[in-house]
Formats: sequence, C-alpha cells, structure tokens
Amino acid sequence: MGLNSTLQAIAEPNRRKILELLTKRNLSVGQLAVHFNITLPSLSHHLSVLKQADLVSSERRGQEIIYSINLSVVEEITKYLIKLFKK
Amino acid sequence: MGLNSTLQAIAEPNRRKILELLTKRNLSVGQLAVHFNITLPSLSHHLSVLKQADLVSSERRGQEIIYSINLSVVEEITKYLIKLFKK
DNA sequence: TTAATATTTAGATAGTTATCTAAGTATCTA
DNA sequence: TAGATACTTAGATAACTATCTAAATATTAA
Repeated sequence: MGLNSTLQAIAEPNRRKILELLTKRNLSVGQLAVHFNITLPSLSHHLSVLKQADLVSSERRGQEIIYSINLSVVEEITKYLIKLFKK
Repeated sequence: MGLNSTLQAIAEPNRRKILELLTKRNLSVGQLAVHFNITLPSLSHHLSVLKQADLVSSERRGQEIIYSINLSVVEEITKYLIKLFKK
C-alpha cells in the first residue's frame, strides 16, 4: 500500500532480517523462527506487517505457511531512493 | 549512525518531504517551514532526527541555519536495497 | 474424531515517538 | 544594550508499536 507502508516495514531490524532470509529461499514460519529470539506471535506480527506492505507473499502448504519475498516492491523503494539522490 | 537509524529516519513522511525539498536547494528552517503544517519545534525535531542519521548537515549563516542533504548516505541505503533485490 | 503440529488472533503492557506549548539561546540591528 | 528574529530545547501528552501470554483456527495423523 504505497511507499510509506513499505518504508515503515523495512525500518524494523527483525523485518529486514526476514527479508534477507527470504532472498535466499522461501521459508515457512517455523523455519524463519529459528533465526529469531522473539515468540511466534511476534514473528507472525512482523510477517503481517510485511504482507500488508506487499513485501512478502504467503501460501499454505499443508500445515505450514510458506513465505516468499516480493522483489518488485523492494525494487520500487530502491527506485524512489535512486531518484532522490540523483537529483 | 548506520542503516537502521537511516531507514527509521526516512520512514516518516514529513522527513522524506524535507529530504525531497533539500534535493532542489539548501534551505533554512524558516524556508522549509512554509511547506509544512507542523510547528517549528516539530520541524526542528525532524531535522534533528535526520541530522543524527547523517542524512542532512546544517550550517549557521547569521541568524539562519541552512540545511543541506547528505546524498552519500541516501546512496548507502539505496545500495543496501539494490543488494537485497538483486540476490 | 481425537490429538498433535503449525500458525494466527486477541488482549494487555511497556517503550517509543510525533506533536504541542513554553522557555531558552544565538545572532543581528537600531 | 534592548528588542527583534531565527531556531532549539524542555517537558508534557497522545498515538503507535513491538512484545508477551493465552486462546483460537487450520491441517494432518492416529
């Protein structure tokens, strides 16, 4: 939902770490969880923020939910910044 | 002071607007103020956040304080994002 | 259909922050 | 040096958010 929610989303370190992990491969919530020292509900909250910002997508596979990064939106922010510093 | 404070700084719309205005020309606080509907102390607060993130610099000129954008730091964020979405 | 596994939702709380008014500091001018 | 102008700092408050525990939902397996 726009540049604002995107930038707000990536302003949080745990959420950036999620994105960095998802650049390597798609991961379930449980697979993500082992990399963090926060509870599952907290992780779920961050995933929800990233999802609302359209930075990630999710898909259920059996009991698990697999998250993947939406690189086109990352690219969008990048373009905004490039525009900013090229003026 | 690092990527985190930089991203936190640009996550706020008024602060992005400040940066956008400063890409066109260096401006005093008063000159910036006419573009916003917040009080001078609030604007000053945002400038302070941007300054701590090293996104802007300031220099006194008589009674005025002139702010300028620090593009090298904007470029740093951009590089981080490019790296992120190129993986 | 009951139990186990995986994840989300609800509700509470503590910490952060954007905003304001009031007061302070710095510079210039008369 | 007194007053005006430009800006910042201090202190208070309301809104937001990251976190937690407890409970709910969805899927699979026994």
